[in-house]
Amino acid sequence: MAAVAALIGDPARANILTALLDGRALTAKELAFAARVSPQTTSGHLTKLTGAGLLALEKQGRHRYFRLASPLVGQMMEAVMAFAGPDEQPRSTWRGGEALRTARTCYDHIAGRLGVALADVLTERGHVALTSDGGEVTPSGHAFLHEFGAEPVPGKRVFCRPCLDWSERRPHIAGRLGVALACRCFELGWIARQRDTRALAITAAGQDGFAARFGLNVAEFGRA
Amino acid sequence: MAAVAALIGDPARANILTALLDGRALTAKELAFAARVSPQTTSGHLTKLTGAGLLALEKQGRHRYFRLASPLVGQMMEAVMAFAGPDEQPRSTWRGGEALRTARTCYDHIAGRLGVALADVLTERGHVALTSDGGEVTPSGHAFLHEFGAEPVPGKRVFCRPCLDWSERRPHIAGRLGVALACRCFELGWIARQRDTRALAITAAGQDGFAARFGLNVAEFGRA
DNA sequence: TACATGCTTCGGCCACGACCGAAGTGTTCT
DNA sequence: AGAACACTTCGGTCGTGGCCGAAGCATGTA
Repeated sequence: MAAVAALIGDPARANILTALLDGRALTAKELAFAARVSPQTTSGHLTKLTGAGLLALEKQGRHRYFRLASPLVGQMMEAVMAFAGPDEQPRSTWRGGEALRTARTCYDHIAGRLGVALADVLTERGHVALTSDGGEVTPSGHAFLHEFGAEPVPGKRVFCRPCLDWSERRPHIAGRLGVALACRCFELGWIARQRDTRALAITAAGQDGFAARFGLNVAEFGRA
Repeated sequence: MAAVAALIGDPARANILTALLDGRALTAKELAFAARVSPQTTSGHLTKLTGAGLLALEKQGRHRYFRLASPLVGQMMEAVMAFAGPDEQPRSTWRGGEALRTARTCYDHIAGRLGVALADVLTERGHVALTSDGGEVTPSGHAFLHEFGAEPVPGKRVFCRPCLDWSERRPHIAGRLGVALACRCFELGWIARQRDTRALAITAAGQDGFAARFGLNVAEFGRA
């Protein structure tokens, strides 16, 4: 336990893990950049992290791709962030923080102001009921999701789990429902991943779509 | 983030936090014993932990009681344990581990074999539906809980949250429902806290009670 | 074949921090 | 008042571990 926490406890390694938090696989070089240390040092860290089972490795040609070994790792990281907040990246007057707060991926679902706003709308309309402990989808919610095309994979009964947002300090929707919502939004081209950041771009189609279907004025998220 | 993880990452501090995981408040001396380091060293660790907001301090005469500052801290610890498992305590052929696996408190609810077994029974009987993401109580469950005297406090809608058990690797019941169940069991004298450990004692009344109301043969938990 | 690229291993430097003994402060008990 | 107790602060030692330069393997490309 202490050993794993100590691994996360090093700033360079914390940067590496944070960079992988959206579920993507990155090369050692990219991670060195994210960690802000030399490739040699990064290599050592990556060896330790994979050795401890935090990261999984996939070789591809002369590249080595690393990703989080399991969702458990992401949940662990988010739990720490929920208490501590993310590390400050002392870049030159870092504007990325603002973008991250607007919308970002949180392992496999949408977080940030957009994520929180979606949760709020769905709650207001009586589609889902969220509490600090869990959540459930109402019949009207099932109908809405079906029509929206974001039906979670069937099987077990509960679809969503609130995930405490470190920037907004309020829950957003994770779990199977969170995944389905995010997937559908990608599919519709409303949001798009960006290079080297977990921040999500909201497209023009997204501006219209979120307004029409969810009554959200996403332009507002940018300011504030 | 990294700073907080680094705090948990030291073995002595991890021991301290683990000792406080059941929600009790302990003195600096007791924590020094739990951490297996000298009182001087412990004092330093406690200063850091309280300074970072992980622990809360309450002075009482010449004693200083420390406890986890918020449930968020406990959740963070449990999330790390869910991935890493607890630290091995290299005591002389440590039998406490077995007791901990039988039944223990997990911040405010019941974990270990007893906790998992309770979750299983309630699921089998259709009283609750648990998934990896959340859970809910059925009408028959509400009736059963009412009759058992463990009605969760009213208000929000969802009562229970599955909490991954590091010893059993299966979920047990946390959340408001978990609290209510644990409280009722303490009230009935079925389980009792013990000194210097999170392990729970199952009383004779508990043996009968868990058998009569839940169909559990708790004697079995001891072996295996 | 020669060269570039991606990544790792080796070696040595350096700093941070965990640790305890001794001494100091404050509280309770008799 | 004096002793016992709970805890902290100070001072100094020591080990662990992060870091990078240089060199060493691979795997691609000209």
